[in-house]
Amino acid sequence: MTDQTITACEQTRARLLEAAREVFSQCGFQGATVREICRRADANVAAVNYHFGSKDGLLAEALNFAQLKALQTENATADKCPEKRLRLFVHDFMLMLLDEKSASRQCRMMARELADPTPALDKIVTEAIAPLHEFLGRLVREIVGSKVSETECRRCVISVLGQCSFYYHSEPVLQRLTPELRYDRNEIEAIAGHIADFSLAALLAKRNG
Amino acid sequence: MTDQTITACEQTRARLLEAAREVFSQCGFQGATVREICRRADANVAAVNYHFGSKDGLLAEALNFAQLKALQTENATADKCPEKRLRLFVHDFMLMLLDEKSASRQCRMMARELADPTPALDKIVTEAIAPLHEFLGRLVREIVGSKVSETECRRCVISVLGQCSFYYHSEPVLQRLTPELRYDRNEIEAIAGHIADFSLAALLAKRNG
Amino acid sequence: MTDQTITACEQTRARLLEAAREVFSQCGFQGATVREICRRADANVAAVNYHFGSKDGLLAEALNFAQLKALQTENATADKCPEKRLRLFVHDFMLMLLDEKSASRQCRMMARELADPTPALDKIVTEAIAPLHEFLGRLVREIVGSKVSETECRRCVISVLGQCSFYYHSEPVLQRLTPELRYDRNEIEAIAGHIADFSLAALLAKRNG
Amino acid sequence: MTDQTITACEQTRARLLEAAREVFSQCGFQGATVREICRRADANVAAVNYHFGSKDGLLAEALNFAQLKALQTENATADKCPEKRLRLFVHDFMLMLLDEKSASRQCRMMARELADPTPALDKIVTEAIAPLHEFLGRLVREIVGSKVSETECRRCVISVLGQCSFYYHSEPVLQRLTPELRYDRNEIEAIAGHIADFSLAALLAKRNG
DNA sequence: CATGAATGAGCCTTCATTCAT
DNA sequence: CATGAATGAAGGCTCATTCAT
Repeated sequence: MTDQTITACEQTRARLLEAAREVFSQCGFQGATVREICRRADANVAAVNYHFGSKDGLLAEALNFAQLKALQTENATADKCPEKRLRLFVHDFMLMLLDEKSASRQCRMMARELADPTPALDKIVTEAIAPLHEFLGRLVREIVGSKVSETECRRCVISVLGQCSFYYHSEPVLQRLTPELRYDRNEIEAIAGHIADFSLAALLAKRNG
Repeated sequence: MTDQTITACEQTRARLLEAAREVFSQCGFQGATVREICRRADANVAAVNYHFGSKDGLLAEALNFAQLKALQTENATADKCPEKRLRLFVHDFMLMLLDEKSASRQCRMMARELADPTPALDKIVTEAIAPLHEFLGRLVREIVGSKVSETECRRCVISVLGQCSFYYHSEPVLQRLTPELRYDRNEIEAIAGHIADFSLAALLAKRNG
Repeated sequence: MTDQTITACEQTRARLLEAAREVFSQCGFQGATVREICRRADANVAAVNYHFGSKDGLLAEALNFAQLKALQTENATADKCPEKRLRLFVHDFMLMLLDEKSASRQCRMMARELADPTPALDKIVTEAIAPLHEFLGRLVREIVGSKVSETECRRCVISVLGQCSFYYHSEPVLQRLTPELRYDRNEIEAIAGHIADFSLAALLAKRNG
Repeated sequence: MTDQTITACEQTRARLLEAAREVFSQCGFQGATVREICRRADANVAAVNYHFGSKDGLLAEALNFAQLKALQTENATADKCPEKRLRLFVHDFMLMLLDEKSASRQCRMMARELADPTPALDKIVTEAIAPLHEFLGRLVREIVGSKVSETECRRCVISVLGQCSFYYHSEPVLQRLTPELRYDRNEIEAIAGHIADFSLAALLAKRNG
């Protein structure tokens, strides 16, 4: 019975977290309502405060960077040249960001929240974004060589991430500009290919320049 | 007397618009409250509805694409090669987006709203973003030549804009990553230089590839 | 110039009164807004308060029982038997209440306000309704003769007025019950005929009973 | 514990409904404020929205036609001649409308709202008024026989209801005309008797005419 | 332990009215 | 004298949160 209770309780927690990821990533933190999250999780209105203390607490717990980290680890251990690894990273990152079928809407929240800083931003930056920038910084460094300054290297990282995230956070705009746009797997991979080509051309020019 | 009245009224309107641009660009449309806007404009709570009909109406009026359009016009009529005009565009665009002293925090709202679509988004897209993409599309076409497909051309435009807007809408994140970052004129111009270099290298590679 | 000013001023007053009668009779006192009245009168928002002190004051002035009084006077001096005069009264009264083309939406306000007592109700009762009841009381008395008690006579008056006003103040309900219902002149006269028949049959029964 | 909770909740609901009936019937739908209703029900301002979704929803729930329907059912199954059943109907209907002690101020709202159509009007008409008209239509038909047209039959129903409802919705006016008027049980029954006499005389005349 | 009920602050908006000109 | 601008109280409603059970 105790086990059952705990299980039920933990199931509720899990459903709340899943629902929170859904709603936060669709509506943003401000736009999301505790009621909607609880409704989708089939839980009581008070459940969020009961389990996570507050809406903020729920966000902090809901953030889950597992897939993003896995992506980096896989990439770092891939037995490939840096150029191909950048291409792979962009591919995986874009799939994570844009693919509706991706198991991890989880990280999309991340991008969604950037425009609307919340108390959770520090956590996001420390746990996910800073390591991501560092990871990409190392990868870029491998590509451009040692002649390029650290500052410039950082800016290259931003150039890559800027291209990627634009497709995610400007989706409503891009949909209006090209109404036939659909982020199916083919389209996502084509976009990723473009970003990789575009970025690698620029990075190689830097190395050679 | 009449003149004075008109002036007073228009001053209130102007104060409301200025306050609205401030608050909208800081908090987004949802996060902004009419009360806060009126407080900053030193106006009554009802002033917004009196002058603009609604919060939506205020946003619609607050959006002012004059500077963005001027930037494009100047650029299109500049007697320069396309590469230099792209460089000029990025420079002007980044100054508009990032320079605190820029007379137009106005357009910054634009980017701010993209993450949180409102009824005003259609207006923004139609009046400002679509023309901007078309303008950049022509410029990119001039650079890459006729061998590159239209789709790829559009993606190049997005690559340029993605890099630019990332600095604006991810400002809170970037500040946390590099706390010493200040968007003074030198920094902005250095960033713009990087984006132009990065993008031109990629575009020229496309032309030659 | 003074004359002109006075004229303009009085024209505005007149337009306001006319608009007020329109709006009050359509929306009731509470539902009517000063702004809408001023809009229809093509006058300033402040005009109502300027000319009539307040919304209440406007209602008090807008009430105009001229047509209702004229109707009674005409009726009283008609050279007809009481039965025909009752029939005539019902006919004229229903036209006044229901005919859209009637020059006097004016009095319709009266009925409209009865459900929603305002400070103006005393005026309405004293100036219009009490005289109307007295007038009808005399007419009914002529028909039923002297055997019927005064109380019963008053109730007969109410029976007649109740039938008439129901068509006016329950119009939205009756429209829903019989959607094809239109208050054109033929329909109004048919209704008036029914009410007169119904009432006269009852009154004659009282006289003979 | 559960029972108590349910009871507490239902008590709040009941208090809100009771207060709503009071305030709606005194002030009309527009004039009534959620705050006043909650104040009288000793509940929070948000209670109405919590329990009924909106002010409209509260009205929809507050309307309770049980007594009105019971009245018709009783009447239809009474083992009496149509004339006596009409007399009985008028008697019961007037008691329902006018008796302060009647458990159902509930239905009085009905008449009150008719002058000020709201989204709830459709519900009122469909659920209460249309059946009432049909019921009375059948009763009138039994009295007048088959020679009278359907249209005329409907007008007779309106004549009866018009007389009845006038006493309710013109109460403020009638009070001013005859200040000594009190709707005690005797008075109500006398009025009902008058209306029944008046109407039956007219209906019998139609049958014989 | 978990919940449905209740809370009150705050949202945008509407309104009759006032005031400076 | 007449007006457009401005006012502030109040409206219905939403929300994250708390509380009694």
